[in-house]
Amino acid sequence: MLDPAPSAGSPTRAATIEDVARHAGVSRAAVSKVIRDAYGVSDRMRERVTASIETLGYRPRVAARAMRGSTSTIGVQLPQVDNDFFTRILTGAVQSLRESGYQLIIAPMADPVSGTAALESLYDRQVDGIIAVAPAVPQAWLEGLGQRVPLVQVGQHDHPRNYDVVVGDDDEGARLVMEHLFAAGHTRIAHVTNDERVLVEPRTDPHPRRLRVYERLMRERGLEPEVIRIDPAEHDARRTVASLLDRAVRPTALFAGHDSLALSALEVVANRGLGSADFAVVGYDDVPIASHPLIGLTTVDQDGEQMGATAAHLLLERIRGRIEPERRVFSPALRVRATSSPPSVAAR
Amino acid sequence: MLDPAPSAGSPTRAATIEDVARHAGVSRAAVSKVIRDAYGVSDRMRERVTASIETLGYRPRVAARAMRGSTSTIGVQLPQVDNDFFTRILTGAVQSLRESGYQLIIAPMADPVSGTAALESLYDRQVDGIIAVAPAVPQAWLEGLGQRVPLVQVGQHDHPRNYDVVVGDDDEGARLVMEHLFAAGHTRIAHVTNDERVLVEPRTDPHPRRLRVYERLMRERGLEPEVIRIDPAEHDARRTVASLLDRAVRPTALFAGHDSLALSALEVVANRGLGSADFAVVGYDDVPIASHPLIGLTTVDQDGEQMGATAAHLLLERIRGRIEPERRVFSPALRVRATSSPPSVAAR
DNA sequence: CTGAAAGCGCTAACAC
DNA sequence: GTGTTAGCGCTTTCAG
Repeated sequence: MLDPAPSAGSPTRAATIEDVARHAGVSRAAVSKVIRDAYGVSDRMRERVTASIETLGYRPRVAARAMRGSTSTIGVQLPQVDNDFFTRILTGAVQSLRESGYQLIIAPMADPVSGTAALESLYDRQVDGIIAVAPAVPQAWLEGLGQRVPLVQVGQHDHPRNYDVVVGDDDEGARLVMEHLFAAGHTRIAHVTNDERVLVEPRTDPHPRRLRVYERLMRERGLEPEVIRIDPAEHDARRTVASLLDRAVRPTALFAGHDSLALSALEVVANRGLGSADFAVVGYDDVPIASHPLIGLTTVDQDGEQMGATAAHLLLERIRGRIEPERRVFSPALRVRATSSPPSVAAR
Repeated sequence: MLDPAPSAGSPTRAATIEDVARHAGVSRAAVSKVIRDAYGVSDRMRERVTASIETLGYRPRVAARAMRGSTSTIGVQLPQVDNDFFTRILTGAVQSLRESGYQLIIAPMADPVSGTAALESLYDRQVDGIIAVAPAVPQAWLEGLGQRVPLVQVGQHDHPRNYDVVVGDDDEGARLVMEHLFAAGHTRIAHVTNDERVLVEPRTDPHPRRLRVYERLMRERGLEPEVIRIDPAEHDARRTVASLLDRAVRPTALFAGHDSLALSALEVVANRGLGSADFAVVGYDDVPIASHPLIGLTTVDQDGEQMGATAAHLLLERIRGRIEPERRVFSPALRVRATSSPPSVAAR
């Protein structure tokens, strides 16, 4: 496959199936059958053709194949490549597709805020199916896409008709966090979350859900919610968290909408020489570094790998013809670590 | 673009350029010109065609275009999606290509050890150019690929004829690390690195280079090198590092071949209740988490984003016709942080 | 079991 | 300015 040097020197245009056929002295159809392992080729012919393919360094063009049938490729749309939770999902999908015969290609969202471009690009490439991770597009638009190509959406609380959904139970996750903090004796608990203005579909996004559970549970205990919103574009949650610590009466705990925010918060806390007894921090997602003993971030494990693997699995079913939408809701698990101590007596 | 619902109900096969032409009452060529913004279309015609495209939800197939000319896409091959240094490179490339008119697709290596598959898959898709990040393939094979498609390789110390190279100065980086440790008074310094058996091209790989500098500088000072190799497949550097700490006479410092190994080492150290005065750790790459105050990993910054951006830039040049190979060597910078204290008197 | 030929959707000459 | 047409490389009937 793709031999070191073609006939060295000339800028030889790449070999086509025609070239192989001529070289092997057979018809194009015969070659096609050999490479697709189709029915009806004699052993002798297979050998000859294989040899010619080898010497000519022939590789079938995906584009030409796409014009007749399928591309044997699955596309994954990823909001950010440098987010370790999305990476967990991707890893699960990659592993699950390894033996499937499908090639995986990833289209990164160039613009993390609005994002039809990456999905359109996959569609235009005629991938056989698409896994959309936390897509920032209106649900109606996704329905349209799902009508045209097998589609699985990961991360949003949709109830779609034309695609499948893999999502974590964010209500449950948020509840686990809050009850853990309440049980530890915290009452002044703040919540940092994404700025709602940047959300395309606030109703299905996981972060507003976590927020709402937070607010409800606080109020149920007669406590005043304290919500801080971060504009993801500005990229620096630290200043905002810092301002929280400057308050006259500051919170004793922070429930961060995702681990990246939690890590930023820990940064501020550490830089001030404070510890978890002064200011507890709980995240969401359980990114790999959270379990590092130097970090020890208490957080909610969504099992991203399993979500990715499930998405891949559902997509294959859909490609094979399933039409009815499926929903898989993952139960989260709280990972209690060092950053969520009870408040110190002084802080309380 | 890609409207919510096509003519709802029927499983309408997607519109083609032919359909648009018919709907607008013009020729296929006219439509083609409009969508490519080509010369020679009247305003009135452009309007009509645009309207038809809109109502039919027409999108040009990349595959069909590929059969005539280019695909306007650039492919990136990534060894692992969950490696934060590769992610830095990718981020740089994504940003740099944002306005270029090229779509980016990423092919993850399914098999992290040997890896022609991802590159072949990109080639088969007729991408207009390829960025190969730390490819695990023989150099001769890459030369072959470079003869067929514009190619930039990131991370290996090649001296190629048919592609460009973007690489860090690993000799310099390793020297910075060692002199820093020597200056701090360390003499028993160990080195963890990847198992050489898994390397396809040990001569061009950065890790053996770092290793060799380590060995040379140790010997120059009359010190005995102590090298530990990790099989990346086994994925667990911790046990190996732990065994190092169990020695009767244990090292006071560890130079880790990359940050992931360094973080594993810090895990072991922390779990034993040891600190940097007992066992200093220095990494390589400066992954984002290294600068977190709770980690404070001393490491070598390779400026992955800049490397990725440069790779993208060189690739565009090559796509535009440059033939002579270019090499860009990046000077690394040591980021001194908390994990590299001098040895305590007791440990010394 | 093998070969000839039609056609997938698009672009680029070229003719009008 | 606009339309006609010849392929690009492949798969897939359909005859032989």
